[in-house]
Amino acid sequence: MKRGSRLSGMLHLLLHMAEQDGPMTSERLAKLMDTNPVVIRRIMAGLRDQGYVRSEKGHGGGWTLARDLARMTLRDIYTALSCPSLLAIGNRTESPGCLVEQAVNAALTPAFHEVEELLLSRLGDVTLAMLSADLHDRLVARGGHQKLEHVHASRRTKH
Amino acid sequence: MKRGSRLSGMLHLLLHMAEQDGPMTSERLAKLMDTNPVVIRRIMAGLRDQGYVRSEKGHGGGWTLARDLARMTLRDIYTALSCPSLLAIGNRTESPGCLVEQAVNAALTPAFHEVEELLLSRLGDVTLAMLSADLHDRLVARGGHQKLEHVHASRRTKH
DNA sequence: CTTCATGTCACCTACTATGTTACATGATCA
DNA sequence: TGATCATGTAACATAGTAGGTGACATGAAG
Repeated sequence: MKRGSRLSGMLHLLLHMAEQDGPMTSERLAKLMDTNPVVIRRIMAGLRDQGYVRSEKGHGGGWTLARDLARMTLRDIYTALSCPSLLAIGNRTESPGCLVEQAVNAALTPAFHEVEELLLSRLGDVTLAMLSADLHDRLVARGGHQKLEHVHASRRTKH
Repeated sequence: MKRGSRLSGMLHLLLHMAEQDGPMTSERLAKLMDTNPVVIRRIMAGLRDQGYVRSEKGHGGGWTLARDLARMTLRDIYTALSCPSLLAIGNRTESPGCLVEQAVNAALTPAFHEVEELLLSRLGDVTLAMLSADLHDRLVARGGHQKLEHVHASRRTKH
């Protein structure tokens, strides 16, 4: 999984967890993301520290949601993932001695901030409960009552 | 130079070029950015193709601005650099079969688009002429009539 | 015709995110 | 109590990629 799609991927996992009764193991989650269980644990650790999910060891263990979907926004999740920056571009130097570069930064920095704020704000407007509702609409629209289990073709077959 | 600071770095170079009479060689530009001349040529090539700068070979050759600063916006430069995306985050999959992922994408995609549009719009509002004016204000404010030549300490000394 | 500059290819290097292995810890169940 | 299953985590391996470097061709100016 590429770095930039952590938020997207994590939301994906959380919604799958919401559709399910018991805990989900790192292994099952890893298959959904086509990656390794250890990677899942690494990423989920951040969410657990923030109280969004819970993990349990031993038989019947795994990951469960620890908070109501209506009380989790996309922004919460993004923040818990602690990704460095929302923007792919930035200033070359933060405190340049060169006046030219100072002028460049002065033009760019406010725009960057404004844009980051907007995106965070948009993410803050959406709860996981809304996503879940949308998901159920889609399930109905598709007409089927299929379980979600088999929609993920496992692309990587490790011999 | 990190990938994300291409725009910032290029603006820096263009303003330095604007402050100067004749052409600037790739070597001089490279020193400003603390990098290699070949890297400069690679990056400048895009701008040349769009008609923003001109390059000349031979004695007295180098790079010159090919368009009035008032007719170059930061957006123009960004576009000419053809960086992949403005945002550091994105959807995990663009056309997912999984309904869960479709719901996630449906929530994220419009926000991403809106934010990208905002940033591009902000960049489009600023011309290099404005940056240059700001630079000259800063030069005056600093009181000195120093040339810009020596503000860049060359950090890398290749013995 | 020598020098200086770009144009470009090919390759090397460094960095970093991710994947993987290994082993410890703890919970559950027989 | 011991086997099993799960997470926790450290340590290492791998891969992908941006950037740096060297070499050489092209062309302009003196």
